[in-house]
Amino acid sequence: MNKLPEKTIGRLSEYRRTLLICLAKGKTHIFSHELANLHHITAVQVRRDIMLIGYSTTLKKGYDVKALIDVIAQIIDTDEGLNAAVIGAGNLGRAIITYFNGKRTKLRIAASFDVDTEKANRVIAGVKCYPMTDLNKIVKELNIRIGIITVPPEDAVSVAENLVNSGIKGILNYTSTPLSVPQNVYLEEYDMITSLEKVAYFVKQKK
Amino acid sequence: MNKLPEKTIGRLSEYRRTLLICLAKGKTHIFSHELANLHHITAVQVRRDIMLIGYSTTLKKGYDVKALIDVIAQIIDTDEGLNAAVIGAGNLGRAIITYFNGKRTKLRIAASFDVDTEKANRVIAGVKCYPMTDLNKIVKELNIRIGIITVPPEDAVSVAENLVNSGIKGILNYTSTPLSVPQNVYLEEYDMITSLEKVAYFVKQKK
DNA sequence: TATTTAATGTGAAAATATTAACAATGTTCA
DNA sequence: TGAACATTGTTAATATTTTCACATTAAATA
Ligand SMILES: NC(=O)c1ccc[n+]([C@@H]2O[C@H](COP(=O)([O-])OP(=O)(O)OC[C@H]3O[C@@H](n4cnc5c(N)ncnc54)[C@H](O)[C@@H]3O)[C@@H](O)[C@H]2O)c1
Ligand SMILES: NC(=O)c1ccc[n+]([C@@H]2O[C@H](COP(=O)([O-])OP(=O)(O)OC[C@H]3O[C@@H](n4cnc5c(N)ncnc54)[C@H](O)[C@@H]3O)[C@@H](O)[C@H]2O)c1
Repeated sequence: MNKLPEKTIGRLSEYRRTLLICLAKGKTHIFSHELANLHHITAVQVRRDIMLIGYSTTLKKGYDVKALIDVIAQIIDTDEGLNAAVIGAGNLGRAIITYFNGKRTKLRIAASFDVDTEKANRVIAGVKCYPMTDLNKIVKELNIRIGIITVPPEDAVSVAENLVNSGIKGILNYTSTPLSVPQNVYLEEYDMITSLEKVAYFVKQKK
Repeated sequence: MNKLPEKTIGRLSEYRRTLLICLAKGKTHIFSHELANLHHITAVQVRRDIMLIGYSTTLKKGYDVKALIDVIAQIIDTDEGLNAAVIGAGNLGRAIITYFNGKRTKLRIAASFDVDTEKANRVIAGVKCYPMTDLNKIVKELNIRIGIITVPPEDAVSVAENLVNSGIKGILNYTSTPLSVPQNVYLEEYDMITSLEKVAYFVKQKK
């Protein structure tokens, strides 16, 4: 199970989201083609992904929802769980904290940080916001491993440096500023404009 | 130029973002390896993408930033431009509107919609917010082609239906509810949790 | 000017990712 | 029960994406 394709990881996360919804609805089993339809991919793709993670069922009533969730958790989660922090408690930062809160048991947004003294030392969207000057201290105290950057674009580079120096191992960058980090830090970047432009391109093609 | 790989489209959008920053800084030419480094990919990849869109330069001083921006615009943009609307003017909706405003000339967030009567008929983040009951009328009036869904997850399905019925051709779904749309509508979905879980997985691997 | 250097463009190879095809086998129901 | 059916797991084929390797040529330099 050592070398899963990056794409598969992304899909596993998506499957789990769907499976958790099924679980909440009391659905105990799900067919590969059901999962496939919900994710707009083929059933073979789903079966292959599931094969890769080593889960299988002898049943012909589909996969056991609960069991599959557990196997995916084995892949993605760590036993102790991981703590993340949001840097920049503005509109987007708050939306992310609110959204995320309580969604996963092994992944927590444990703190936020902001330079704005109005925000620092308050609880924002249910999570304590610390002043940026406390970054190193709090990252160590709360064992924060992942930083989510939602500061203005011009501050992204310096914030990323601070995060790396504080010992963080993964960064999720939502600003439009491209970042660079050392080899031993994993970086993921997302820009809504790219998503929207993809939609625009395909809308144009369909016309 | 009819069949560009989907991946290339995403990268072209990203290149343009970087090129616009270069332009603003007064940088007139850029090497393939510079673009590559900024985007954490190889220079060959950049050259191949640029080859695919039919741009080339005889110069050995890199690509002409302005010219390349124009070629990418030819691919992604339409002459008249496209209008989008945000459905659900909450935290995320507002963050998106604020972020997007004025970033692109051919892609505009022309309206937002909300059921909350407090929000409807006000200007939120610089864009007028309409009541949901006006959806059909305004979509036609303002020629809105793309809908960005940022309502609570339980409302996503019905909102998507309304959007499709109103004649929209592309949907960008930010809720955690998987949607289904007719063939002639392009759907893009994004869930932050998946991004964060990818980071978590790779942080775990590196340990 | 002649030589060296460094950049692009691209065919071919390699690597990744997806899909087709089908054997194996529970499940359904006549 | 047993034939028909449906679903999984997986190998092989296909398709897509990325990278290699290098010919070509502008630019820099001696
Ligand atoms: N990727 C996307 O899809 C997307 C979408 C929307 C917004 N954005 C980007 O996300 C970022 C945040 O957007 P927003 O609308 O929340 O902005 P905002 O202005 O509401 O919030 C930014 C916050 O960062 C704080 N801040 C400023 N400098 C800081 C620093 N050096 N260290 C710590 N905190 C600092 C501010 O006090 C503020 O609270 C922006 O860069 C925006 O462009 C990205
Ligand atoms: N994909 C992601 O990365 C991501 C991140 C954060 C939040 N989210 C999701 O985005 C959505 C919005 O999050 P938020 O924090 O902005 O929530 P929010 O509660 O602040 O905003 C939701 C808005 O939608 C409005 N609304 C409710 N029902 C509606 C309907 N039927 N039609 C039109 N408008 C309606 C509400 O009045 C409110 O203004 C949620 O589904 C949330 O889970 C996704």
